[in-house]
Amino acid sequence: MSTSTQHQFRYTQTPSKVLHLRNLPWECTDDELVELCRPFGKIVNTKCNVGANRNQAFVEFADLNQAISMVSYYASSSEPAQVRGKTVYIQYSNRHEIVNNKSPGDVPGNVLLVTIEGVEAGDVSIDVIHLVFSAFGFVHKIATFEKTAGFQALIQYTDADTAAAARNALDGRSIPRYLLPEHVGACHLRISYSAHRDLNIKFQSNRSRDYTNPMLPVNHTAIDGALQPVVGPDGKKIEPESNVLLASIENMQYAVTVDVLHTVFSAFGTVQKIAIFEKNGQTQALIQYPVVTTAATAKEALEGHCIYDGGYCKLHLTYSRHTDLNVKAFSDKSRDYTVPQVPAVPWQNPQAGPMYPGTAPALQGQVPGGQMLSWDPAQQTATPSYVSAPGTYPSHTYAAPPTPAYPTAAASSPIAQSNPLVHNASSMGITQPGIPLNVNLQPGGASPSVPASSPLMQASPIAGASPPAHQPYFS
DNA sequence: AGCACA
Repeated sequence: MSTSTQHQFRYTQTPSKVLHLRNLPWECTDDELVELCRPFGKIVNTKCNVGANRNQAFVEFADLNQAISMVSYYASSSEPAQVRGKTVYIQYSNRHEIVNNKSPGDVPGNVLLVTIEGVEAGDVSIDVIHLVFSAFGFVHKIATFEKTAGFQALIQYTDADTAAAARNALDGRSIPRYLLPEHVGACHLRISYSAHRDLNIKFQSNRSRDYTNPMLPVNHTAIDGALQPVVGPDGKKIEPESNVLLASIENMQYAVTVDVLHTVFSAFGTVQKIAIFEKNGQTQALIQYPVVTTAATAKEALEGHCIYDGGYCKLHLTYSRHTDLNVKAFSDKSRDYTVPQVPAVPWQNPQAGPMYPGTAPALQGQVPGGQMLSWDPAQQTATPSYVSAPGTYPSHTYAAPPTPAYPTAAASSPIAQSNPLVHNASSMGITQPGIPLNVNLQPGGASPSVPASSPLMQASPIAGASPPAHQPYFS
């Protein structure tokens, strides 16, 4: 026969219902493979992206004759098999079935396994996850957990098609920044399929939800018992309040010292303790108030605002799981204002050295690094205009200004007494000439809520008064 | 352009 003589090579391999395809375009998809092969029969399995160049694949037909028909067709066809315009070479595979074709995560199902990279469990609330994945269909259930792979979530949809749509759209994408805490960087979603069909959600908790059963009991122990092991806004409303705030400081172009924080947070009540520390390369601070309500007021008022103009040192506030900080009474990273302290004795930072003039109030006077907080009461009282920005910050967002009740030196602190916040609840700005200290009114930083003509902006020490004062800290 | 270990 002419065919046997002309195409002997085609019969050097025993036919198999598994075909080996090569010279595929890079990272050819299952769909493209199926599209090419489906005309010849039912495809029961595929394996893409095989080989060093990931340009080979296997296709397994349900029936041997289907594979034969495909090989035969392209053996005599004037048009070669093509994917994306690239000629694909087809042979019988030397195996007769595709074994272990897919990792379990590649087997489609109605439940997605989502790995949220680059975040801690507390950074992405279950509500945010629900919001993101609800775009593709009704989310039945969500379970989140932490494994070695990181923070993961199981998302249950009605069917595999919905799950696939969500996977195709979101795999490799990121949760929008505006849904995440400020301190979170890039956060990529890695999505595969779970082998689960129906998640067994026992409680509505900060870690799991069953949206098909709103009556499911809320597991408070899961929240309270864990005492909120996470630092981020975990489930927004679910986050238990605390008298201790956790502040993440973003875009810290200028030093944020204990004193600076004390000034800012004292506007809402007595600050008992402060601790500054680094976590994941980010400066964070814990600020302890006597009571939850004060912390809540401060959190509400300061969240998203910047200590300095220009989007510098933006505060992101959550409730800490701590209720009573154990900090050194005096260090450059912590302060305990509840222990009796003698204002007359200047505190000297051994690291920064005694570089402040004697005119500085003892407790507030020094900032490590040499920056001075030189209080001038006359200036304070003479500069109320720029700290008042009516309308930009509703006064009703916090309660009646608390009276600072410092047990010791703080009671006479010029900050507390002259703090415009204490007297004028419409503003949170605290600006000192020469002192990089005003909480501007730009939640989110990017969208200015303060008009350019805002007196606050004009009065910003960054904007004009004394920019060099900040330079020693960095760069 | 020539066979897979997820």
